[in-house]
Amino acid sequence: MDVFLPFAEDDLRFMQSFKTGEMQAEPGTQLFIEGAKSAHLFTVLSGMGVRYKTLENGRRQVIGFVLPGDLVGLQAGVMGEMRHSVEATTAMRLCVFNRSRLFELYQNQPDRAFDLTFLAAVEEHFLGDALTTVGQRGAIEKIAWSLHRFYTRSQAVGLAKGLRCPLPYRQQDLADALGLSLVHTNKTLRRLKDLGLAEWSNNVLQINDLEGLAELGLVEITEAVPRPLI
Amino acid sequence: MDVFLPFAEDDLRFMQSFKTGEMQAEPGTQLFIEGAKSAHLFTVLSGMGVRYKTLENGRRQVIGFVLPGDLVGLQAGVMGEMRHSVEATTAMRLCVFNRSRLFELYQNQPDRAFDLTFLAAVEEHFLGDALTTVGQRGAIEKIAWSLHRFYTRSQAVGLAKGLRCPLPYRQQDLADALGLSLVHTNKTLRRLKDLGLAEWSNNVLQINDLEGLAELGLVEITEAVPRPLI
DNA sequence: CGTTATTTTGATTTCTTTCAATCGGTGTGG
DNA sequence: CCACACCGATTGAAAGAAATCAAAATAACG
Repeated sequence: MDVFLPFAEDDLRFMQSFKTGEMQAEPGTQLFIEGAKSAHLFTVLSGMGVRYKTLENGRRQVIGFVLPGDLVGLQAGVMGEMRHSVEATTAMRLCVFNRSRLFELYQNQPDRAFDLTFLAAVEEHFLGDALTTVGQRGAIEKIAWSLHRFYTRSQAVGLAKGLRCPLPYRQQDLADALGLSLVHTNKTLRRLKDLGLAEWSNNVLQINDLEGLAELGLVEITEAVPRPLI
Repeated sequence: MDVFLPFAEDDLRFMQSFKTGEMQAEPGTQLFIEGAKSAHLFTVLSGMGVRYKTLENGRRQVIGFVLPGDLVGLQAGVMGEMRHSVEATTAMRLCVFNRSRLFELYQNQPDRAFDLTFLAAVEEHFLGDALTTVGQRGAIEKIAWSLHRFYTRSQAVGLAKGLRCPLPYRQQDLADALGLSLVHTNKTLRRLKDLGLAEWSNNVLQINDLEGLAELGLVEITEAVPRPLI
């Protein structure tokens, strides 16, 4: 299911020149590798992925899940290189932009430039939320929070159908995102299912009690963050 | 100890008009309150603070420590409101900017605007690191990592004297930053001291073995991030 | 259908938190 | 100068949460 991006008419010509092309990524493809320089940034048209960091001791922290509409690689765009990796979980279709043109954009499209900063700020906000969850919530709260959040995001980009949305990750991915062990994640997931709150199988997340999930996950009542413009 | 900001000659006039004034904040002052709108952004000239989020259940996650040279409030600047609070820990001297002028800056100073995005990206990178630490490292690694990082940052802004630097926080603040209990933080700090790695008392951090600290904290060998330009 | 990857369980160990006090400074008022 | 209140640091003991270990059950796949 594709997402259509709200380009303003005026910007279309410039953006099209900024856009280098489209790209297809198969599952498992490394879009970015931590520490590597990259000449491109991407906007996700369809498919899903993960951002993550790897530690010297082999452990992995999933920084976030990548959904359609997301911009990936801004860090590489402005800092020269990525400080985390990004991998395609499912097949993905990407809109490719040229890093070298980024500064042009700042000179010719101040409002687009502003949008980029905005996106970075939103990303920062999301990371703050994640940090808070990982740092301060217990296992069941973490899982509840993450499922609630994922469903809400899916809904925002039109991927949810009723109370169901695709969730094409492995439990290990969720565990690595929340700082839990696989086993404990599994058991907690089961507990959530037994409580009649949510159920995840066959890459599909089924919400049974959104209210209860939000309550358990101590989800903040946050008005929807405006959609990214690029 | 003040930090001098590297304004380019050319930009001086504009930046000065952008700058609204200076401000003094006493310890305990709330610079920003989560969810509140704000008309200003600040650059820290001197003093230290904390960024944090508060949960419904009363727990607190410290998102980061604010040092001289830092820009705070960018989120409010571009998103309209802050998603976390910022509090002065010591007395602080701040350079105040006007939020309403922010968009002007994007139109007249593309390179300054780029710097802002850059800063946001750096912030995102730091948060990713913190998330990784909180999610994947054990207590002693967390503490080692955080002390190492704090010392390194202090050094970068010229606050360190030899192997010592000011660390005017409470153990509770560190605990809340790392997702540990106060008690455990205390015990772990002691362990670190017994290992001859680092010692923290009277608001001063004394590093005894930077190497060992880095090793234990699994600190990545990351080249210094270029200093912010604003 | 055999092989591999992911999910699920149970038992056990390790790490953290919680609870309950004590200790040490600091500031105040007498 | 001392009694008293207060706050942060420190300890010990006990309870609790999550990780690790080991293995079985399922699902996915060529």
